[in-house]
Amino acid sequence: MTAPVDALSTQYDPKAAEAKWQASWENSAAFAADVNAAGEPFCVVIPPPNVTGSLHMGHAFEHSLIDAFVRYHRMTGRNTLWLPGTDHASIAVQSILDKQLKEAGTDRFALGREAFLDRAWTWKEESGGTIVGQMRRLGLSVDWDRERFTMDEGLSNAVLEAFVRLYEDGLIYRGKYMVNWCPASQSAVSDLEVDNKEVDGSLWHFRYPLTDGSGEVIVATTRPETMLGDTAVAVNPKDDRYKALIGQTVTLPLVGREIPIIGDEFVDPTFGTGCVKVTPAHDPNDFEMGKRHNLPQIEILNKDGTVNENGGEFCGQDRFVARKNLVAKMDELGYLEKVEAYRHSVPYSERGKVPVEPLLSSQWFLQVRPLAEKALEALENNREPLFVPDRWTKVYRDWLLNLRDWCISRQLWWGHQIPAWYVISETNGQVTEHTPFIVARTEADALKQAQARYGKAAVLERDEDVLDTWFSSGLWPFSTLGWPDEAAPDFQAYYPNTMLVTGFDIIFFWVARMTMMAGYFTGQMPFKTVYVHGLVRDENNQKMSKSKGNGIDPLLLIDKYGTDAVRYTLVREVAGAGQDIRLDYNRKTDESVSVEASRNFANKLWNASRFVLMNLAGETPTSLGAPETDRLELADRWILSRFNQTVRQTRHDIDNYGLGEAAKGLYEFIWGDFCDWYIELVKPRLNGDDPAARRTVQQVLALVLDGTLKLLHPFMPHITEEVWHALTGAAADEFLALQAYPVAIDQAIDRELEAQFEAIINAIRTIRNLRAEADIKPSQKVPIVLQPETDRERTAFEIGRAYICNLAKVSDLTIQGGAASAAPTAEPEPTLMDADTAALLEVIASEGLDLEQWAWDQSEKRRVALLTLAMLGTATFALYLANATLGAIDEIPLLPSIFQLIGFFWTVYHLPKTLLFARDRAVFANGVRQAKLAYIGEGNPFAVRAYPGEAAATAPATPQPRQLPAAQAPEVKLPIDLGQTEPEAVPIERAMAGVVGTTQVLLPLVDGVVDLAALRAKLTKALTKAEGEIKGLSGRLSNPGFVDKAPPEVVASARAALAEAETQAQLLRDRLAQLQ
RNA sequence: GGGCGGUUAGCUCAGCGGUAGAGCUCCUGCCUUACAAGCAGGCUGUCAUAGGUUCAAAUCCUAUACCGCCCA
Repeated sequence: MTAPVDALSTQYDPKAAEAKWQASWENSAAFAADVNAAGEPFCVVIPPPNVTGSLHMGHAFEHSLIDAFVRYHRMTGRNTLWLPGTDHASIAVQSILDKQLKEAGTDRFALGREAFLDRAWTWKEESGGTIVGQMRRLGLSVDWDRERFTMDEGLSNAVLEAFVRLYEDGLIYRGKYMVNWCPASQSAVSDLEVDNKEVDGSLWHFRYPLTDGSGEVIVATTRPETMLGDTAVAVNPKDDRYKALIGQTVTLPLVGREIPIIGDEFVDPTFGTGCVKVTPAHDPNDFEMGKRHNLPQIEILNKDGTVNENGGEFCGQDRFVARKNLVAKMDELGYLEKVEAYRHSVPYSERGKVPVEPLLSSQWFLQVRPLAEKALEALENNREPLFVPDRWTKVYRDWLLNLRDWCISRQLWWGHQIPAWYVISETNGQVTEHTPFIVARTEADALKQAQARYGKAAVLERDEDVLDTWFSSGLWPFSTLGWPDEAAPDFQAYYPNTMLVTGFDIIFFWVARMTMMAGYFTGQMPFKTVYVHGLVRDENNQKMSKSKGNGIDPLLLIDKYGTDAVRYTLVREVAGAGQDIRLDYNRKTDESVSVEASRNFANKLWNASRFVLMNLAGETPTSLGAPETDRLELADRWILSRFNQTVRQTRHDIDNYGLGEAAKGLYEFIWGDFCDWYIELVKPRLNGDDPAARRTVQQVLALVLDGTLKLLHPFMPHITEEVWHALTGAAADEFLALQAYPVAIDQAIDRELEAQFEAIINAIRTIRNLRAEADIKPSQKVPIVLQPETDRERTAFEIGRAYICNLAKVSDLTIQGGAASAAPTAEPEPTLMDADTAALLEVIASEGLDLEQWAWDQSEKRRVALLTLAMLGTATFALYLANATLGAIDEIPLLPSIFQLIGFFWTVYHLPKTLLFARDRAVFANGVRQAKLAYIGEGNPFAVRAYPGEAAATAPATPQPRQLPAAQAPEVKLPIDLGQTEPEAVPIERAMAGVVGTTQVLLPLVDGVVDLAALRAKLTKALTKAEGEIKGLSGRLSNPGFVDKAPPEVVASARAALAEAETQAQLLRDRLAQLQ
């Protein structure tokens, strides 16, 4: 249980709440998956972070996305497993350790394999610990009991099994091929671990003399030192310049070797001279060409990048030193034709950060074609996996189509050692290229096989190399679930995974390898959907990277703003999937404006919740129960409609992978609808003395807050859990995280009602705007006149009368006009009477109403309020009287409900006393008039109408014909007219005017004068806008093409918009005319 | 060279056939007992350019420019 409500701080403190719930979730094993649980399985495995230090913002982003999906699906009733873990990252970890050793003045060879691996495991424990600690700080709803590491026993077993099976199926082979050799890490790397960088280099042109002395050819190269290994010169056979030379030989300068001139289609005649040197042992293309032409492969480099004994005088020199020396020598001997500046791309080792050296090496390869075929089949036939967004499908497919065999061995120690044993007894105790080997699951097994084949004296030595890290990562979606034991409960229940969430940069590395491995070993794709997210970029739109040092530590932001704020920021930034997001950040202060905004949002929720809790008087959503439908008033029905709408939209968004959209929608609902409007609107009922009304509000507040917390939980898990416990009083081992996600109640969604409410909100905004422009203090109440043109608007304002008065600080609201055809018998709904009105009626009933007395009363509030009521009542009476006189009862307009009530009451009370005789009427009118003057000055806001010809209206019961279609309302006249023969002039400078929809909003001013110029400018601007709309709309509507071809509803809405714009424009023009 | 994404308010980005929105910033006024991490109000746009399709284009098509990524 949480602290008493009034003890809650006005600011949300994320630290305590986060630590509490993180511990609580974990200690209760709240997210432990149960294979026997009900519900359709929903399984996600974490893309295992490398144990190379700590998590960065990209991880925080990815994990926030996954956790949102996972929490959502768990709450919708799926049997959910989110499996956490880490990856051993061979090259990365080993290079960290190598660096440490180098700093300590030693190296791994001095240390020995075993001791080195001990260090590696120690490192893994530390780094892995840091990482899972960070995952906990993020509040991930993972199943910690199932945490995995790529080198733990089960997974290592899976790797072993996979390797042996692939080998036995003939897909793994050992061979001497061109590999990307990284001299820095002294290991082969895969094609994917090579970055091609554009560099400014040179193009050297060398003369190679023809052996027969008849001339020379000029070859161009970017890597002159490799000429030491040249075994041919190639030209394009279609190249007329050179085709006659094919078959001749040249003598290689410096080396003296006689090498052939060959013709090969591969040669680009436009490159350099169109004549290229061929070095099969040191260039991938030349390697292929060499195979085509049976050229010898002459290696000239050692594994460390120095020139070997085939390099003659350059032997022992580093490749770049040798390059310089060789060029100088060639120049000296006259073989250097020229040197051009040349920009070209050079392959760099992603890890070693040095140029990769293509060289021949004995490595283990996996023939991927058959695996890729299975993956392609699944894609073509079943659309599996389904990429979100779809465009990545093409990238994935193209890659699968253009695969080359995968070099899976690495000359490293940290990783899964290849399960191959050389029978060194067959090659004099040495491992050579010809040493036979045995692939087996165990050394004992290997020995048995070796002895069977090579005799009892067979001596084995295990291959030193380890497997590429991605080999084990490729098995991750099923090795973590118990594979190769396919009967394992986890495998049975949770395989294939439901979705994979990862970055696009890893589609080739990882996604494709998982699909290939899974297709081969499990016969199905490892996951149904791949959700591909973008990168987190820094404040300068730069990709965050270690080498640039521009990473942002998520924990720094979490410490400052809270986990929920960070998570919400990251998720909210996502629009659709796959788009990069940019994280605002100030490196000097470690502050982020956008995370701060999310923190503020959390705080808003916190305070709104505090408000609700304070007003529930200790009750809970359960104890309060659901509100009775017939007790709900407009605001209640509106918020329930909006809430259910939000439920529907949020579910729809998440179901369609629109996390950002869902997050934004909730922000708008919570801050806008719930806080800004609903809470403000229910305050009078909460503070009033109608217990039934209060209870209804309490019920709605509790209901909506409870549901909202559930909706938001996947995005802000901690604060919602914290508030939910305070709200419901749930036991410490019950969790919001395990509650059912709200389901939209369609019947509660009422578009019509929302539109009505929208009109009220707009009226309130317009009034507030007028107030602000008139520079009226926020605390001061003002009278307002609304003159709606349509029945629809009028009805909305009637219903929302109390809301308008309350939120726009209106002392008395006059609603004039609207359609006369509305039912005159409409009763005001009791629930719509606001507190002020009720109180006033009570005053009137208990004290009696002496208008003259009240008019001179100095009590400001009462005087104003009651005077106005009285005036309105008089107006009403006048209407009744006039109508009665004319016998036009049927034409009595639907009067504002309050007019009716007060008017009727007042009429009955005062008719005999005051108005029966003309003399009395005159006295009364004069009194009212003076009171009015005292209050609002000379202006007569209630008579200010914007319609032409209206000023001439003298008889209240004979309304002037209107120019505008909707106008049929009889004029509501002031009592003043009863005693006067001339209508009063309208001093326009005493009222502010605005337009909302087709309603004119008038704010009469008590003191001060309207800034006419400003008002004119405002009205002119609005008019310009309205006229622009009219022009556009009427243009469209007068176009027969539009009317004929556009959908009828579009035409209808254009017509409606035109009518509204024309009404607005007319109102504004009249108003402006009066200002001239 | 091939492919993909982007170009909308000062900033970050939505919108993707029916005539432009949000958050942040900025300006003004408010300490109104849920919240100053707040409330109310306000300002801001040749929707990169040029053509085309359409009754109608920020939205679809074709080019171009610029930014960024991937592959070779």
